[in-house]
Amino acid sequence: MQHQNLLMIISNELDSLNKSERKVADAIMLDPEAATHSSIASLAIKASVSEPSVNRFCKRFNTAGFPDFKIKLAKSLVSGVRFVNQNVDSDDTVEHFTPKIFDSTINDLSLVRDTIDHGVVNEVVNRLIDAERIYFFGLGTSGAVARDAENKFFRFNLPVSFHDDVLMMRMLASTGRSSDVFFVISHTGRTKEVIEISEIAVDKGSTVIALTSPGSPLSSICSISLEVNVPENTDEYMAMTSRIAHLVILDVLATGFTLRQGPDFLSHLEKIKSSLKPTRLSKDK
Amino acid sequence: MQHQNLLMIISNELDSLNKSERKVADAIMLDPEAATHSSIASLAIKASVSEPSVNRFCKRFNTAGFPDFKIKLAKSLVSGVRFVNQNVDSDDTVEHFTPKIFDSTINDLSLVRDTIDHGVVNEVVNRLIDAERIYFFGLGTSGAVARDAENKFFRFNLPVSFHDDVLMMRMLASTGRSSDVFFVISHTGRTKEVIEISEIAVDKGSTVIALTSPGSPLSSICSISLEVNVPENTDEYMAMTSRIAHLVILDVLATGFTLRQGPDFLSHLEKIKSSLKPTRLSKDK
DNA sequence: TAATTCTTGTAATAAAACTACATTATCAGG
DNA sequence: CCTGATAATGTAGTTTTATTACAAGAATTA
Repeated sequence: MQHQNLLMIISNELDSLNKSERKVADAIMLDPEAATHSSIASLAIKASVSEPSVNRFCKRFNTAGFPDFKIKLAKSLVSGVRFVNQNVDSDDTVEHFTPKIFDSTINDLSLVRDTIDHGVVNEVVNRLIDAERIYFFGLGTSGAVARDAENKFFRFNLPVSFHDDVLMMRMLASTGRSSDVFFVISHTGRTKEVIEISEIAVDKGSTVIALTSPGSPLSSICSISLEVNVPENTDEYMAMTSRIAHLVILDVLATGFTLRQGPDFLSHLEKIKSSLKPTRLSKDK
Repeated sequence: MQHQNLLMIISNELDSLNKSERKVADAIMLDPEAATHSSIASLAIKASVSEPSVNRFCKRFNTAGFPDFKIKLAKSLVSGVRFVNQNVDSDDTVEHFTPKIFDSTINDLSLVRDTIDHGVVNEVVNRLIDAERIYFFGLGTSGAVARDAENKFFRFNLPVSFHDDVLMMRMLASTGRSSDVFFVISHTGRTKEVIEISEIAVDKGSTVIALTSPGSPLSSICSISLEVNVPENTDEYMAMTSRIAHLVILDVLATGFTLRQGPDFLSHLEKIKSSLKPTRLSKDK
């Protein structure tokens, strides 16, 4: 994690600084944003120290020099403002909370992007390609994700369905064949029904792929687990962003699927696309 | 547009640049991180232009000069948004296309964040609060979005339903009352059935809110239109990201709704949350 | 094709950052 | 409470970096 915030590091080590270093630190803390725009000379004056003291201060914090320090400081300001203090407040207006919600979603997506296991993704794509049938299972919010997945994978010339009814799921799981893939989506990975149904499918010899949180019960019992690391939501106003991450991962899987089929597969996709044309008003109307 | 990402601005204005400016842009885009660490001289060499050309490039993008440019560039790199000129190639492996898909989604989300009309969002929240009933309509992919919306708004102690069956939609629209809100989701805003149904609802005096693309037929006939600006997808391998933006906007609307209800409403949400507890395995298991 | 405007580079200047070294402060042991 | 050692800080000079003014060249238009 190279993303440790420089401003935090400085404030943590405040006590272990000597006099002039401390003066520099204070001057920066007073207005970090201004510090990123000032020269070493002006900051030295502001802190009442010499220029080399500022320079030494920078090097003390593992930066190449003052310019590099400013860049890292600037970066830490962005993450500080955007991600650390990004909870929705009860007196926020639309102008305030709208970017907060977008930013928090974006933040979670980039986290998932950086932590997802490519090996597992690859393996899941392989299993999907080998599948003779794919069932997408999900309840509640994950039901909407499963539905979206059905819509996406349906285009692939493959028997695909989604289910959000636990009785249907149970029946399908118990009559599953080894060539069937059950793709189970669950944010928590702790919903009892879903776990039980997945166990049944595994017992019957079907492939069960889970899209869920790391270390969950569901994750441990299925054939392959695509673990998605989205931080728990502490803010009651904030929405659940894991479902968005799940959707993007399904996009990734669909892309992997398409690529593996080779270029002639694209014409099939084009056919499906154009089948919808008559339902739409033309562009120039 | 206060926090439009510098890197995005550059990539948007790529076409309007002259030759040497373009060379500089390309050199930066190739490795923005490296650009933040290089001197004006080394970047000039990398771009095969003179140093003043680099300087002029910086000023063109409303920065004080090269150092200021580097700071702003560094900031734009942090926000989780990466520059994505990268379409999925047919010979991409999982390692390649996974971040591409995430980045392109993130990119689109930040575009929507910066272009969404807060006034309209506010007005939509008002209408939703005044509603006695809310119907979410959507077909295909937007059906999954509508389903997610139902799940979210259901928690608000309000008669809410989602529909993806055009006959049901038609019947509901024609029996709609003025206190009913029809929330119609459509990526294209050109699906004939959806437009017809919306027209019926408008004629009956109901409020019709559309979540769709700017300037579409649907947008022009409904009561209020939440226009979402997501660039058209030219890459056949790339997924449709508008639905993700739609989901986030529904999160925004739900948040606005919750905030407007005041703090005592949170206990109601807590009640719903805890009602699901018995369906889950406990954490320590 | 000549005049105009827009681009781009050269060279000089200014600004900023860094380094070596000198000075001053701090502190431990006598 | 000295005195020598060590650490902290500053001065001044050097190097690097960025900017500016201006001129040459390319593109454009009448």
